[in-house]
Amino acid sequence: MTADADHRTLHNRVLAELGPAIAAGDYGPGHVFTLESLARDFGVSRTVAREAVRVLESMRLVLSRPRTGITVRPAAEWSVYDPQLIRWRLAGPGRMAQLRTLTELRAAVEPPAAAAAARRATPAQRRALSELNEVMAETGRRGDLDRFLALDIEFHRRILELSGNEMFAGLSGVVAEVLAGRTQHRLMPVRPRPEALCLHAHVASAIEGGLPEVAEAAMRSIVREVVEALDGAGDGAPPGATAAG
Amino acid sequence: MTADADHRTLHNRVLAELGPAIAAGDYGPGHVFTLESLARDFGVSRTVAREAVRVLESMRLVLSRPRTGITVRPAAEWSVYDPQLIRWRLAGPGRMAQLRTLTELRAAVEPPAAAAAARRATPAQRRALSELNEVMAETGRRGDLDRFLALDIEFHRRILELSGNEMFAGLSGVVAEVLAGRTQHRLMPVRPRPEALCLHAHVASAIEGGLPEVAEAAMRSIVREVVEALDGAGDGAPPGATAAG
DNA sequence: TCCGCCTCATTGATAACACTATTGTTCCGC
DNA sequence: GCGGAACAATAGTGTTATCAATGAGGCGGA
Repeated sequence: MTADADHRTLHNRVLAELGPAIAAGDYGPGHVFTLESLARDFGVSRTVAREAVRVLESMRLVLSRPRTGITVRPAAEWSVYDPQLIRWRLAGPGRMAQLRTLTELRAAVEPPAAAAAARRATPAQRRALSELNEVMAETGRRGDLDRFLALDIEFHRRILELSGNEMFAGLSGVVAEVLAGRTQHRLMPVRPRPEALCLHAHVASAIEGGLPEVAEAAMRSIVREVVEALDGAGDGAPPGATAAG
Repeated sequence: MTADADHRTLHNRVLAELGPAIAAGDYGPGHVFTLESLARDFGVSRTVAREAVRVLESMRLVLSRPRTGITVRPAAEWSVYDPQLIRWRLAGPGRMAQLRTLTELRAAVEPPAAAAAARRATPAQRRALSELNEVMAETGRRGDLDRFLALDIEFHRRILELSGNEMFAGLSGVVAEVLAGRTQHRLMPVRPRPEALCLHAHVASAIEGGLPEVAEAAMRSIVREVVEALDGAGDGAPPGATAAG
């Protein structure tokens, strides 16, 4: 997704190891670190350990208190929208669960976002979206799955941005992650289903035509299929013919 | 909302001053700080300044690079879901704009969350929600606005939690902020509208009865009213009779 | 004009220290 | 025995000093 965390600095490397471990539940809520132990275990200075802890603290993963140490907080208190945390969880054992919650979130947000785009986008933006859709459809029909995925991500990302709501736009990384993750998990057919392509076309033309309700309904159809596909598939169950979304 | 940022520590106090300033746009994208200047301006050591910068960096508000300094990033790249950043923006001049985007987000998420709650909540949880709704309605009818606000927040928070989706649950702070903010801005009638109370009752009983579609539709009615009320009201325009939500 | 090297401002990292908050313990008085 | 006050141990918090690494911008040569 977005430029991965910069591993040039030492505290980021500590973070890249400690963060995923906590996110994965290796250290349960209530587990206590000390700066001393972190510095020792990671072979870094206290200062570097402190900077890493600051970041974890701002994500509400841990609580740092004098005399007590650095305590892991219960997962319910974490800042679950933090892009870093999302990435960590997607990289860990909770990947499938996280993919589910993110897909449900996507299903909630994208239809209203499409409606908003139909209301607010400029003519040029509408046209560009339709053109993008056509390239995407053509690529899908050709069966170039990698390139199709990239275009699909771009399509959804652009709608979120055209919604004119930065909170919606802020989820574009999440959507990219979900779409890419779904492909990795073979939850996608080799060739996108014609019905799905058709629905995408409806979304694009409804946005171009300034029809919020139509855009919202079409997008709702897309995400409904996606949610059902994910619900149907067990943890790694074989896909039937699923959506393209 | 959630326990306010801890102002006991020095770096948090720096953050509490610097963060809102950047969030408010006092320093435009591209503006460059140096650790030296921050340390001097805030009268703290370089170490403390660095810890504050680390946090700002993890929120993607700034980029810290050797030889260049600390650069403010364009707002489009910020982690707009970070609770701290949301609080800062709600405290600043962009308050009304932020309240709008958050309300739209709420409108997108709460109906599906209500549907999910109707599918997944336990019998005890369903009953408790209905009881909460009754207390809330009674308080509303009595006209005890402060207490009603608290109960209303609790009602919506609980639905988000019962949805069983931590991403939905993670927005409960946002919803609380929106509801409280709306009251502060006098966008609420002194006494909640009976129709709004009725809709809340429908949500509660649909969840209790395990009727996802009904719960979703009722919640959609609630948030539609809220969005329209906010759209209608200019920046600080006087309220008509508005929703309660 | 363009390429490559050099310079140096600025962050990155370490270490050693004093300060402070929190908490577990002890001890006193009731 | 029990409650509370005083104390001490143990972290994190904050400061300072010092050096290493980096990379943007300038300088000079081909």
